[in-house]
Amino acid sequence: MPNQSYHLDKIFHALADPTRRSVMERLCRGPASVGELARPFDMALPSFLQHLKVLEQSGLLRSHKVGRVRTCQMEPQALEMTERWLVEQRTLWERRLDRLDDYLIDLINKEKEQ
Amino acid sequence: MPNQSYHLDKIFHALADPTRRSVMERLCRGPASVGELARPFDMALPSFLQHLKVLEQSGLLRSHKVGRVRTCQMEPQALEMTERWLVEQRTLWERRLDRLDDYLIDLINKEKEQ
DNA sequence: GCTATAGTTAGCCGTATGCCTAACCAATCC
DNA sequence: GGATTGGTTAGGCATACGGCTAACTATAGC
Repeated sequence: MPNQSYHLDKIFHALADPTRRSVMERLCRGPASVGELARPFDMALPSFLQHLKVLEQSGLLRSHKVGRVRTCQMEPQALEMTERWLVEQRTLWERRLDRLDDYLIDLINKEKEQ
Repeated sequence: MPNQSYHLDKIFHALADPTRRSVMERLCRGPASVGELARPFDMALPSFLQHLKVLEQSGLLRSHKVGRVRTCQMEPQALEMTERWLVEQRTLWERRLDRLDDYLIDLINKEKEQ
């Protein structure tokens, strides 16, 4: 059931690991092969591959294989969705603070009237 | 070692669960007690408490106890940090696309000159 | 065709996660 | 002060996660 929430689960989970975030940061600078991506990390290739799989299943990364080399690239749309959620939460919160503000101002004004 | 990256680990991990995101969504509408937060979920209280602990350790949630009731509220600053990371990634990506654009335009212009 | 290169699959292992129940404080309420 | 309410701790259990090695497949290069 790939609904919205499930998708966010995957994306946030994917980003909750420094190796995977690092890969995404690298991919911002352009596509790269698996080996190229793996090089900076002190980790066996199969372990690293699993990280790539997590990223790919979250939709943050796309890849295609040509010959024997698989090239990966970022899928920025997935980031956008996540960003939207975060911004929405913060906005709701701020709106609430505004309402609280209004409420308090109202209260103070009523105090004055008495 | 609570460095920047470690912090992001915690926050993204905290948000990678629908129950915890739901709690945050609720908290956008204002503070609430543990019991109040737990009510919508079909889950034993101790299980739910663990989710709250994860949120609190990530810095997304603050709480204080008065008498026997613990009140929780959102800490929007933690969200901001996460948002910054996401926006930065996307921005870098877009900047890259722009550079690629420039490069291609350049290439086309040189083609024309020949 | 043989060898080196780039990735992949299978399977193991310890720790973390997410759920539960049962038992336990500690304020309130009557 | 005894019962109720709101939350907490302890401990158990199944599954997921993140790492590893070893063995394998498939392309590229000579």
